[in-house]
Amino acid sequence: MATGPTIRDVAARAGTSTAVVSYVLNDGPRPVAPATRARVLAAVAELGYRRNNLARALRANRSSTLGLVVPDLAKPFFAELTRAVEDAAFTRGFRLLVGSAHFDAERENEQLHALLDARVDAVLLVPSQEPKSAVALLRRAQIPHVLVHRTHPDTVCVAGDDTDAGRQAADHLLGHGHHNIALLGAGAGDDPVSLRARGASAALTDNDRPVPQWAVLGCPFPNLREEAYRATRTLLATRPEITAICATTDEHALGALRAASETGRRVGEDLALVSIDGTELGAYLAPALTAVTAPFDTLGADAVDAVLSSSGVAPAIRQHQFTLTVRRSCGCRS
Amino acid sequence: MATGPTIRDVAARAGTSTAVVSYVLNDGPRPVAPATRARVLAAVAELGYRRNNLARALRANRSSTLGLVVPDLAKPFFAELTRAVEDAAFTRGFRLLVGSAHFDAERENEQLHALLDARVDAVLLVPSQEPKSAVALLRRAQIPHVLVHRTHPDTVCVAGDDTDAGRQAADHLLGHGHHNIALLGAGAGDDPVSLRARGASAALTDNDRPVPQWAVLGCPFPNLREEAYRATRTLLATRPEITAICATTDEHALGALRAASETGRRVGEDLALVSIDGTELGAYLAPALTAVTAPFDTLGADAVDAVLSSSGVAPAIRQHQFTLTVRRSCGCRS
DNA sequence: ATGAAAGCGCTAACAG
DNA sequence: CTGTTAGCGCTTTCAT
Repeated sequence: MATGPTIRDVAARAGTSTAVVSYVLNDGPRPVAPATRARVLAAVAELGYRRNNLARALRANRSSTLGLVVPDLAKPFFAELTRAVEDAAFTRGFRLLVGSAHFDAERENEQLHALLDARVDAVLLVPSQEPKSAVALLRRAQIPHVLVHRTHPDTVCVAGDDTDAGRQAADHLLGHGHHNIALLGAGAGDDPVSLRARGASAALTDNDRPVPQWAVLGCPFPNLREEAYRATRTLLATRPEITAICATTDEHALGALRAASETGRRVGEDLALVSIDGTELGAYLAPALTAVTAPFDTLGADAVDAVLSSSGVAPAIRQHQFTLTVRRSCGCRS
Repeated sequence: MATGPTIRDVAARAGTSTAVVSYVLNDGPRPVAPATRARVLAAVAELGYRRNNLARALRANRSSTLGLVVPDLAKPFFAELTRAVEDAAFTRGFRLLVGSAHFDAERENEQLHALLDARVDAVLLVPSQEPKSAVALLRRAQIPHVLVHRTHPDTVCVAGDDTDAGRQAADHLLGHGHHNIALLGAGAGDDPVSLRARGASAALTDNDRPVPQWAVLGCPFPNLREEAYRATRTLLATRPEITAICATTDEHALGALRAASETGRRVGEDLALVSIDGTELGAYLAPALTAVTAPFDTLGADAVDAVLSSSGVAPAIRQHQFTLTVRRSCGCRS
């Protein structure tokens, strides 16, 4: 790969010094006479000069590159989040280095180290597991970072209001008059699925419709679809009184949809389904999925903004609201 | 961000020179005495030294970073391809910079320039449009590159055998005894959709089942799902003799599935559907999608391998085979 | 087998 | 307002 013209070549052609060229290129930190600036710009154009960002990064100790690690780049939720982050980064003049952790703590750790070694300016992490050790690593490295989607008390986090999302989902089902609602997803932790499940549970209980224990279905990561499918098959076979399902993620909903279809239940007709996530996928399922939708773009943008201004910011959860997207699976006839 | 210990610190602590430390760290290019090596390694461990890859990259003129630009990071097909590429890159010790082009030529161009400016070692491009100008740009920049998924005669390309994929899809439908098969997706270009459509068309014609012109539905990018949905609605309403649909991508299939569902046709029962792509999504649709599946991992791995060994390699299409994944939408009762 | 030193391309302090 | 110059941290020649 030919290295191309350097700032030196530009300076020579413009009959000035490298310092001035640098000032022009960066609009500072020193002023440059209009005439000189014009000559520099002309030289840049004529030579087709492009700055070597590696050198710039080394010198300035900032690379204009952000790092993002997600559990799985191909899962719709993370894919949409990644797109949002990339978009926000690009808009702000940053590049994005991505890594997939395969839902594996060890791999996540390696990805994080790869990013640190690459000297990214900041890292955004969508944790695959309980993020304690990852947060410790990031703190030790003294690198600006944010947790996205999943939180931890020791650092800055950008997340949806998962508890409220759970409530919204349950409330919608309640509004349809359902009495026997099952919950797909469960947990006692502070991960999104647990939070959503507890939020939904609370809404149900508040309305005198507490979910019996057998109707709360835990589905371990990362095989959400498959687990949800199995759980729903069993549920539908053993508990015919269930008329509605609240899925804590679109992945769960996908599994439930398949189970319902295979057992002859018509979702949107004799079985209501509301999901949480709201990935693009939902709009084209049959029936189209009613979902409590995460603000992907807002999450991505806020995560980038947070991490770029996070010099010494105190740990906090920057929380964003979900919005209900009504489609067909809940039984609404729009 | 504290910069941490440098190679100089390590050298000092090990009582040797920076050159030797470098030799140890890189296993070459010069040999180092076992005792010295041990001292260096000890110093590295004690100081928690981590090499500054920015400096290394500047000096060595290679960044161990690959760049990937795709039309849309969040679309399942590209998301799975991205995961495969990231995986292959990671395995080979490379980092991955990604960019989403939003199916826009201008944005694709900017993303490409961003990668060049970042001094990536090579770029992998999944073109959003006819790649002529992108290829020209890459050639001019003299940077190793591959086109993935879509081809161009002037450069190295890694792609599936789309024509054959079209044939496979059509053949499977033919095997089910269908006479009136519609084709979702069309085109005269050498993009995957056109190739698949023509492959399917050819298979049908070869078997004396040529598709009437009205049964070939063009669906312009990037709104494949929506376009396919509309086209299928119309088709189903006006041509009841159609008993099978061959979708050229899973996106098309998603739209068709929804249209079928809304008009009361039961896919897998009174309407057969075969798709091409085979994203993970298909397994959990209702009914599960029979699809001619792209070898995502192979494509990703081969693309990375190709671009890493592409010093002076002649333009060529490295073609990979699709495999049929039989599920329910075609009417098979497994 | 090892050390000293040059320099990758850039930015910014220092000196006019 | 502009030129000269010292490095950023690393790899690698050139000496020993």
